Amino acid sequence: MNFLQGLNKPQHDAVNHDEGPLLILAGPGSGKTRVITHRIARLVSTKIYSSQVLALTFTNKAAKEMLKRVESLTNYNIGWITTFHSFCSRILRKECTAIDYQPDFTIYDADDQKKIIKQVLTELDIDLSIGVSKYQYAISRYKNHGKSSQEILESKNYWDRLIGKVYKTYQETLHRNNAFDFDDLLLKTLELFQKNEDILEFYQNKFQYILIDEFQDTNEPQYQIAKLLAQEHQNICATGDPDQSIYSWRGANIQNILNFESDFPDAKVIKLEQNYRSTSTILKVADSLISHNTFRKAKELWTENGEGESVKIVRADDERHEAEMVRRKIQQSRSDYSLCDIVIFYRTNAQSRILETELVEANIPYTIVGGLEFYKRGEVKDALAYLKFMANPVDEISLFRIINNPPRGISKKCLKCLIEIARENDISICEVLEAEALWTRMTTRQQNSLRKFMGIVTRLRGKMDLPISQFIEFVIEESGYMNHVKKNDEKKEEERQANILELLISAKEYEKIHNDANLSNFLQHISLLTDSGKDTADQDHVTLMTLHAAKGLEFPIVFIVGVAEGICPHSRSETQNEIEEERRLLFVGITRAKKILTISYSRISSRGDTYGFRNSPSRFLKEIPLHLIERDTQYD
DNA sequence: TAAATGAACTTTTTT
DNA sequence: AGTTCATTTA
Repeated sequence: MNFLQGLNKPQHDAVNHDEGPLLILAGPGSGKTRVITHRIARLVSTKIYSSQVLALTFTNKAAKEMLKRVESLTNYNIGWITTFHSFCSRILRKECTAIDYQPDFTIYDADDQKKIIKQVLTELDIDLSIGVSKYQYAISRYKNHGKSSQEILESKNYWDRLIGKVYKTYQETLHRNNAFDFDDLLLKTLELFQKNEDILEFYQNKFQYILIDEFQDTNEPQYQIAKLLAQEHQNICATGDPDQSIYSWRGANIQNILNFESDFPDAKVIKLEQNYRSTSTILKVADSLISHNTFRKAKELWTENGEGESVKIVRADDERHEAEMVRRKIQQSRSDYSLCDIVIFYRTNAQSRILETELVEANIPYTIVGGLEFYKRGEVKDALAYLKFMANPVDEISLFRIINNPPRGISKKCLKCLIEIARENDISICEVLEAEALWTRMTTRQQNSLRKFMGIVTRLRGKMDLPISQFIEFVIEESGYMNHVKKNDEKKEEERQANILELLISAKEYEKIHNDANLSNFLQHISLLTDSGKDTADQDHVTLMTLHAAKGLEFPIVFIVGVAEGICPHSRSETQNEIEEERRLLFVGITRAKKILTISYSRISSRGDTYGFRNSPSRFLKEIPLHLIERDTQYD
């Protein structure tokens, strides 16, 4: 098969580029994914083994899409097309003993993170009235910039030193729990490579070609990892668009893409500027908006596509009407388009609710990408906590979650006592639980309760070599958790049971797809998953998502709702840089549209607790030339 | 000790 | 506004 067929000149050059660093600056809709997938396909079918190529993306969705497309081009099984985080997780799973972790580590999410920080603050006797999340946020920020606690501790500023102290203890706690948080996955992988030359060399040799998507969104640790891996052979291909940089709040550094040429002096730079996606009207709207950004490399965006319809701007009376307007327009377009062609974007997850209600009432099926997820539901987390504790017995967060759930008469006092004994003997809580001889200071009642719990643990451990789905079934029955859920017979009971059942189903799915399915792998998979888990692709549906989730996608019909001051740009954006990022965000949203774009806002909204909050249109709307748009005032 | 009620808290965006 | 947290009550 010829992978160069049907490509324009720059696309052709990019796919055909052989050795050495390559930077692809790709405007929206310029066929970037096509170029990357064809390039990978060309490499694996002519030059290298499919295991020698590493393609890194930021979202699971992007990875999945890329994988699908490459595999349909080549029939090769490409093992290393993944997100940065899951790549790191896989490396750590293999190599983490070199940095003193155990391969069955747990990955902590934001909730777990918060619990630990709270624990740490109490331990260090620090006032937590200013909010645990302030610390959480600050620590994550430092991590995203690749700063260690040591560096922060040396800071001149008192607050920073305080953070440094918390940060340090927090890391120690994670280590004791044999756990990583999301940021650690990157940082510890980097540390691993930096400290172990042999391991680094192995992977440098293994991955002959490295491709990184959305390069403008790499943060410091990610950039360092990529640089280290590519150092030897220099076959690094970065793709991205500075105008679509929307993750600076999590440490993404736009400089990484701007500095690429100086970091890799021999880099070839290819610009993809022809847009194949949108009508020329939509593209012009996008272009006139983004040209208001001052910190920016000018770029030519053009298309041969026709003008199409003008862009609609709708002012609705309130959010209810706005949702109604969207619903009506969806119903109108049903004759020409299927629901899958339609997407609704919003700035914040909270905005989805009112749209959902409207769609439910109108009987229009929809799916939400991201948002409040399945795996964050309490009962699912409980069930997973049992599994995590089984896989990683020093995971105290999971242990605390399950030890008295369902209630087994293990009180807080008893837990405190356990922790004390563990710390005094410098062993894990699990080890205390396993050594009854250490329980001397407990009451008989407490001892009995603990014994009962350990009985369950032993029985569960006996079944650990069952296939995961059967093991999960056994765990939720044997632990009494399922009974507990059943007993709480409220309205929620059914839903909870259904959720647990759903978890079972996803385990079965996982077994089917992966032949190396074991408990740790499954848990890792789940922890890094962000999209809702189940595929509802079989049904025709409208899609809802945040603007952040929109990147890399395209839809014939796009709605962007809530484009008002305070929402987009968001009220928390103050500096010029932040405003420009908000503008890029809207730019990303607009450029997803192929045919029809409707941007809307409402004059009155019910933000927070005050209904009747007055909105004015987003300043960005004034930046769009009038002749490209059509105002629709019928919903006033 | 476990359920029930009342208080407090919240970050916009993601892995 | 909706959940999580702490305190009270049975």
